[in-house]
Amino acid sequence: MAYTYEHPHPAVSVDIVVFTIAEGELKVLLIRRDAAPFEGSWALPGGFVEMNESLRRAAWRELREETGLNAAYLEQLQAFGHPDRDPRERVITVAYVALIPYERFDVQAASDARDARLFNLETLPELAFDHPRILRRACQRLKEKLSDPIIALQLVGKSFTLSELQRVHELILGKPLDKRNFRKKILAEGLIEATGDERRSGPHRPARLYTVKDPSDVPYAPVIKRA
Amino acid sequence: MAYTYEHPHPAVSVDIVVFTIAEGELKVLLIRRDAAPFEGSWALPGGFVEMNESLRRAAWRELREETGLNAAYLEQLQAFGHPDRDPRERVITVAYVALIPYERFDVQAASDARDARLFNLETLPELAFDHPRILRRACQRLKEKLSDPIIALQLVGKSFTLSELQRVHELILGKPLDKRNFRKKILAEGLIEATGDERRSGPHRPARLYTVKDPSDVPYAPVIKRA
DNA sequence: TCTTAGTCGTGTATATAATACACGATACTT
DNA sequence: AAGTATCGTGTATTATATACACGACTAAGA
Repeated sequence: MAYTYEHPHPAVSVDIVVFTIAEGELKVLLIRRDAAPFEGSWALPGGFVEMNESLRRAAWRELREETGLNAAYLEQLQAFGHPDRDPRERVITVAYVALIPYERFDVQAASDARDARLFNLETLPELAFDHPRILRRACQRLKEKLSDPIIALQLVGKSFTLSELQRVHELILGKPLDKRNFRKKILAEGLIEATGDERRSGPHRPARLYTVKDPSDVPYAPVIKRA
Repeated sequence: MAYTYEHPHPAVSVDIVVFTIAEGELKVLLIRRDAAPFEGSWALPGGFVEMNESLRRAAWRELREETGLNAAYLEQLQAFGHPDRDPRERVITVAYVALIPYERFDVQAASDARDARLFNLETLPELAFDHPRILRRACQRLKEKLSDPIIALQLVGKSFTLSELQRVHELILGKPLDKRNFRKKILAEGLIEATGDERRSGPHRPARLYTVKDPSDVPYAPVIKRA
């Protein structure tokens, strides 16, 4: 089937920068391309927008199809449209940032679809297209938005220690934070509370567990309306 | 001439939200549509992206073509792509925000191309497409970015009084600011300096004029590379 | 059972930034 | 000379951000 237009139309795709915290590091999800161009190299998950779906929904669908992941937090980053960013034809892509806590990171489903892997930001492979640029912007945006407390909460599990949460902030900012000041600020926000349980993880005093007070503040389920 | 693709492609357009300060008010530039759909109603200036130009350049070109204006400050807002936002066909639009000081606002050129007018944000006409939504987001973004001092500086002339600059902030924020605190903060930023001249405008003490210290901080000329 | 190692949890003092607030100075008009 | 309208200025208070150290608690091993 062929589609004909009076004027030339670019193709429109979405690409998703998926961040998660694994092995105590901030990681990004990449998939290995199984077709030209850039066959065999790594790329952000993504694909073409279908004609009857919104951009956001396309991002959500592509992420699910390519990796099996269900993104609760999915925010538009920006559109990238340099004329030669794809060697095949003119492709304008709308980039999204997704945040997924590692405990909801179903690697089974991810590896099922394609060769998908989490990469440390310091040891990235060669990336296809202008994906290095998109990824840099995504990291920048993540930093800028960190003042919104729900960002970091999206990257920890349902219950977490304050040290874990602090580590998330430190990884995103790329610098260490003071423990007492961090706790003072986070607790002053009033979004989280101690569960009463503790986590023990070594030859030292156990850490108190915290959780989000009002789950509607930090949705863990995707908020996507049916098309 | 017809263009054929194997898969359906959406059209891609750019729309520009042009802000300026005129008559002591924050205004947005709209043009009257001279063709269907929404013929006769008002809309954001914009048009389709050509195949060999970047999104940013398309925004710059369309603004120039439709209004004769040369945007120095032109920032991508976000992409809007709901499937039914255009009744003709699927059109994904990338919205930009432009800031143009009124002294560079060449109304001659603007009215030349089409019926173009500045509107107060409180007295808007009916807008075409999803332009009300785009405009709301643009206002929101403008507020968020106001902490960057160059935003307000883009909306005053080459030389300006501190009261003028304060008024720009007040219009964007929609609330009055304290004069002394405002001056303290602005001058602490170190971006502007008194020219030595004064502006006299009524039966009262004249105001000192200020100007940007380093013009490269606040470019008044468009920074667009040739394609 | 005692020592050791390692993270957990906590408070105070200081510096910086944001806010609240009032009045004399100056130019023009009448 | 009096009236009026904006211009320009400083201090006190509050809130926020930063700097900084040590006892509490658990597990492991001697």
